[in-house]
Amino acid sequence: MSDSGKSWVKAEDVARLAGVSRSAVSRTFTPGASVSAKTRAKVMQAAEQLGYQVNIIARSMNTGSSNFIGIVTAGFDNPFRSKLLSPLVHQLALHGFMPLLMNADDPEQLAPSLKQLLSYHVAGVIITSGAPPLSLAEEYLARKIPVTLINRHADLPGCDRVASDNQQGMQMLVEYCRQRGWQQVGFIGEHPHHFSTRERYAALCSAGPDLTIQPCFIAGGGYHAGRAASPQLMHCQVLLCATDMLALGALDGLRSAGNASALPAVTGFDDIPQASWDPYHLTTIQQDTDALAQHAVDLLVTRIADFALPSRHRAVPVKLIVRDSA
Amino acid sequence: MSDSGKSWVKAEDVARLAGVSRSAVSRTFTPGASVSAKTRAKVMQAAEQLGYQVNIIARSMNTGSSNFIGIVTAGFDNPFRSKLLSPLVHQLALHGFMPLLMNADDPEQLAPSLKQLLSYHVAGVIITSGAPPLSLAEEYLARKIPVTLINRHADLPGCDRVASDNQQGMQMLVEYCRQRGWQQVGFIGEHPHHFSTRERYAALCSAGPDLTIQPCFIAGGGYHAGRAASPQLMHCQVLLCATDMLALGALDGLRSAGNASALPAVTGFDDIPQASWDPYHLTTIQQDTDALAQHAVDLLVTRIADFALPSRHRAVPVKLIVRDSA
DNA sequence: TTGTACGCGTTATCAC
DNA sequence: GTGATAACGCGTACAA
Repeated sequence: MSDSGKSWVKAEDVARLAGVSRSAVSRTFTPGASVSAKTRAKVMQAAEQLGYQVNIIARSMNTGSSNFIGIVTAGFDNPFRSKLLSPLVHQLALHGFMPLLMNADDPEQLAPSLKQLLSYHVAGVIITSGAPPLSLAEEYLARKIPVTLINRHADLPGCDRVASDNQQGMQMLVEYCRQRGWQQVGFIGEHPHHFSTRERYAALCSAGPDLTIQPCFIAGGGYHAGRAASPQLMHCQVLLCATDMLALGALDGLRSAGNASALPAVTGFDDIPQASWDPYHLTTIQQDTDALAQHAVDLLVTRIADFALPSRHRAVPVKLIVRDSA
Repeated sequence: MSDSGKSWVKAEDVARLAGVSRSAVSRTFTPGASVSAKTRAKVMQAAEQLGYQVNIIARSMNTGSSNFIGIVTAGFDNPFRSKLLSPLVHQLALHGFMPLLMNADDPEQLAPSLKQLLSYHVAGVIITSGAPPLSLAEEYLARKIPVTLINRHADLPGCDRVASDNQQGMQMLVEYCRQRGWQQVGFIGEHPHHFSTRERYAALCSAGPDLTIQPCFIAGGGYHAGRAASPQLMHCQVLLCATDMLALGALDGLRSAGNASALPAVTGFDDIPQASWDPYHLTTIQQDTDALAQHAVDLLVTRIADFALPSRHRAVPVKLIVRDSA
């Protein structure tokens, strides 16, 4: 890609300056190597002086492994996913991995992009997007590249996943509804093939068999979807929304359509920053993004060490955040 | 990092199956090479059959260049920055570059992280964060690694930058204020050393010398900062905020502190998705994130081709979005 | 512990 | 147009 650039400091340069062999330099920068303290000191000083950095590209090539991790995600406009990105990158860095970012927004371009990821010999892949076809994950698994899914379902052997405990979250909400004496509940979700929607709806149904549940599935899953959906459920006592974005839209939809005195209560799921803003004060279920990220990376790291591990699933506990919206 | 894995399909395998030499395979996958149509066909078919992908790591090592681009950013919780990430990744992909994501949230860990980026022999770096010290950019430039800044100031020779036209945006707002007959204007910004705050404030001052401007700088720059700041400017006719996040908080701060009948108008800057939500309907200046990303990548690509280029700066036009908040 | 020699997968160079 | 061969920078057996 680039041309000129040139003149990187290499191990040989350091070796010459330090008066040692090139392998001594290599060993100094290899975690589990045996170098005398004296040699190491000489090398380190020379390296410092020259500003030497190990060329990870070259290292990767001869070890046959890389420390690249593909992060494939979609919809950075979704605050929850953005929120997840930070701890994910942080955790990966802690383990010495470098994230390669793949945007899955454009389904057309997704397949070739994921293929391309193979060119980089990624050590693993984290999929955090709701939509992309799972068949692509199989492609990685077939090549023994570990795949970890976040808030996503999969039956693929050798594929790990971590998700917030939707069951627990919905149970908390149902319990809360019972305390308030609400029986007529509406549910707003994205298309049922969407993982979080499907799982949360199922959890709601199983947790509240005594409730009258009216579901409403609406395409898009964002603020505007929620806003358009809620007026249809005006008669409910409470609206349980699959995500905060839907819930915030739902609140605004209700306000614009009904008279303020008798609006349904509204709850969300995620606890994005906007949920706590004045106009909303959304009662919601908080996902622990730090824990999600930590588990995701841990699952990935352990499977990189041993690909033959059985599929694992971890459910991350959630927390009920009671605010004014319900 | 990983161990077992192994068994990648390499050029030699393809060559053997296709009955040609390794070089033929290499040429087939090298854009500007000369291969006969017949050979190319044989190679392509064999490659397809084996699922061969060029090993970019090895290619990078040989050519001495990489197609990695470091994206260093901070605060994914800022919707504007998240919004910028999508087109950025997209544009890079269009040029065959792979983004390495660096989180600059933790200033302690930033320096070592950026150093580490050198290990990957990145072809260039895009800095989109407001805060990180510019001295780090110098480190890259010293090694002839192109650096492009987005919405950030810099005097470094050889460093390109692209930014929304803050001057134009503020002029539009001032003009709008004049039409409305507002003379008492408040300004809410982050700390003055923050680029967008400083530049937008300066633009405001120079565009509206006839106005009475009362600035208020408040740490943090998010929703809560704006919310805390606005009540102090209750007496103004309009509050010009340096960012949408500040503006949304400011609106809520005003509402909670004053009587609804006589609140100042409020404007923002960015046009994040939340600005159009019902409770806000924020009048704001829209940044063209697609254009910002496109220019940033273009600047980077051209400088990668020729590092000796003079420093360039591009201002991206903005657009006034009039809603109800002003 | 240290240095030498070789291989990782690819592209560039050079004969053919 | 095609095929051998030499790099690219580094890790690591192997011998010293």
